[in-house]
Amino acid sequence: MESKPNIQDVANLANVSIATVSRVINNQGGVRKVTEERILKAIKELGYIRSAAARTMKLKETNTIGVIVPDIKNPFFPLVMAGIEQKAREKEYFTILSSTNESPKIEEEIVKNFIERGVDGVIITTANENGDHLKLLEEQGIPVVAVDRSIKKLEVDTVLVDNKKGAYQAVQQLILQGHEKISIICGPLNTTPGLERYLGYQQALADYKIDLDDRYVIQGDFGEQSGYQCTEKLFGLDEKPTAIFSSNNMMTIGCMKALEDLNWRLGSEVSFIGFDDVDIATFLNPKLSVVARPMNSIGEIAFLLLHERIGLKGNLPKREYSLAPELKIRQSCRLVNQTF
Amino acid sequence: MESKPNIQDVANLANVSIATVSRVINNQGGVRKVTEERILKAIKELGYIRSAAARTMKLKETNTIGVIVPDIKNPFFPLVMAGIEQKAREKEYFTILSSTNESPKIEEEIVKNFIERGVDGVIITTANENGDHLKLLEEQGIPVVAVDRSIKKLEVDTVLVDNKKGAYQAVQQLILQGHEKISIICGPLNTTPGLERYLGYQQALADYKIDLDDRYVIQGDFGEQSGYQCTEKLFGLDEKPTAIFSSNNMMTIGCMKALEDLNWRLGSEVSFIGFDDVDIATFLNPKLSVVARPMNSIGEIAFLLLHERIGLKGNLPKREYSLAPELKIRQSCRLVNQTF
DNA sequence: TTGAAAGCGCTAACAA
DNA sequence: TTGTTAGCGCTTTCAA
Repeated sequence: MESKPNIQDVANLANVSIATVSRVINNQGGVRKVTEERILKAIKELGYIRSAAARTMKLKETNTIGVIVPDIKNPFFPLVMAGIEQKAREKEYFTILSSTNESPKIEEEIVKNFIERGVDGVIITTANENGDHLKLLEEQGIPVVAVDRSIKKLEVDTVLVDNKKGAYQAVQQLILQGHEKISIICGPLNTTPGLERYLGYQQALADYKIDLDDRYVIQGDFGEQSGYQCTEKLFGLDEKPTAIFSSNNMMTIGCMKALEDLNWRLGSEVSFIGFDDVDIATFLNPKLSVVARPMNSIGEIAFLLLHERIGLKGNLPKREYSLAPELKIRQSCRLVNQTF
Repeated sequence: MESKPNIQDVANLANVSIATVSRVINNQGGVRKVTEERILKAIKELGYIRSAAARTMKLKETNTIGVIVPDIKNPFFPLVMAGIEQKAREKEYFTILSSTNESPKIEEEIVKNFIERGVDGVIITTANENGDHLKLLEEQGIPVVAVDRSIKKLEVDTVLVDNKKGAYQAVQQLILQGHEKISIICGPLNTTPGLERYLGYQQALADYKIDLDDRYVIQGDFGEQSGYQCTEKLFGLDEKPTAIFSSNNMMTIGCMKALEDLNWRLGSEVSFIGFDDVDIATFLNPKLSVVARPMNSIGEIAFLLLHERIGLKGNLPKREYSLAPELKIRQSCRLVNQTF
């Protein structure tokens, strides 16, 4: 085939008008059986595939949703993505994914590009919760669902896990085992998960009348490297913590690497709970206790919320969906009196 | 803003013709400074964003490439994807990603959808190496680059790792340590990586005059579950293997879980090397030896090859790029006489 | 430096 | 049951 055939080519070959071809392509009925077959044959013969661009121009809808994540290499997001895709496919929606690398600038480009492409909706874990750069979406009337991180300046549906509760439970568990010198490796406090997990930590300490010690609150950036470095810092403290709570999966991995390199013995010398389950959790010795999140459900719910909005075009109130995390106690947290 | 503004709205507001607006949007010059500013102001005021659909219709290019992977949950692919995206962004290309779940049927739908959308090229790890369903792409003159798995019925550029060599080195290592009862957990033999890794295994045994024992050749499907089950089967053998080579990352994880559940002691009772590095590798005790692949480079090269083709439209000969894997020897393979 | 107008491939309203 | 035709929003040629 030389250049791509269009609907006119099909019509010519089948000896009908383009309107009739269109009817067949879109299964609208009202076409005589024989005619339809002739058209189908022509389509096959030419290898005709309709142009989404032309179609979009008429219909103003693409049946496509855009997904924006900050770091495709963080396994959390592919898992959420899988949930989104699954539901999307059921509703005959198509999904396109882009990763911002945590850069608000790239995120803005992607948003603009998604709008150009006419996505019907966007699911986003933003690199900048402030949300100014997302105003564009609002202006265009494109529904947005925020996942994992909320968006300040935008009234959008949000799917979160109860971060505070998850962190609270983890720290509570450590406290109940007798720990008092409990450190938190924080995520960025200008992100929802970073802040809320810190708040959970704080709350747990307060509820059990343990003074918050600034030396034990240490600032990471959700990256593996920073988990490593934070752990090193904690190890360098005169009075080392007896327990560590890590605010996300990547930092947990970095933390584990550091523990090993520092020969700081997990479980016996330092108890540990991390936010988010990780592959390595059950392979470590002792096995890692974690706060687990239902990634697949998060994705599914995000799509469902978005889909409702796309259907309506009207004004649903802003909805917030909060899923319960699950504390999985394995072996990496020990009674403190077993520590020495 | 009520409904999306178009180029005409901008032209009206700025009191010029749409042609002039178009010139400004596309930085074509030849517009008086003041006029340009007026137009820019109008664009900002209206929040105008040009329609990709309309643009594509005229230009027949989208500056978009499609990426198709079989399983977005396998960390290998996000890593490759990161390499692709990085290079793509440099060349101002945009990337859309879809996952087939290893279903050729879904893959076909995605391909069709990508064509409808007018992607300028496709990078694919196909769920069906036969490739009949990809003929469409060829017919439409859309360049394709195959990654990790080649495509039989299509003349396309391919980026592979030297699977056979990687497997060979792994098995050789085991042999040199004195192992003779070496098992392979195969991937599907109708896939390039599945087959080639098996061939490497076979070759190594042959070169070292070790008879291939069918009981030790066991068939998995690249999934975690199957890694688990295969390991169970091996454990059930009267004469257990003293070493296992696993053909991919997910099966390696399943295998490790099984080893633990079976209390089959890694390193001491059974040596192990896996294809593909995994997060858990360095956390296991002993640490896992693996054949590692340069995922990021694979992605980068795939995009570069594709980009060349998109530029040319002409007939480059089919190219095959084979990257060298790296055998990372850690601790999970031991001299066989240390085994007992 | 600017504008008028054709046409990209499609859908759908209207006509036959 | 089928065909004619008007746009959708844009780029680009040609003319002014």
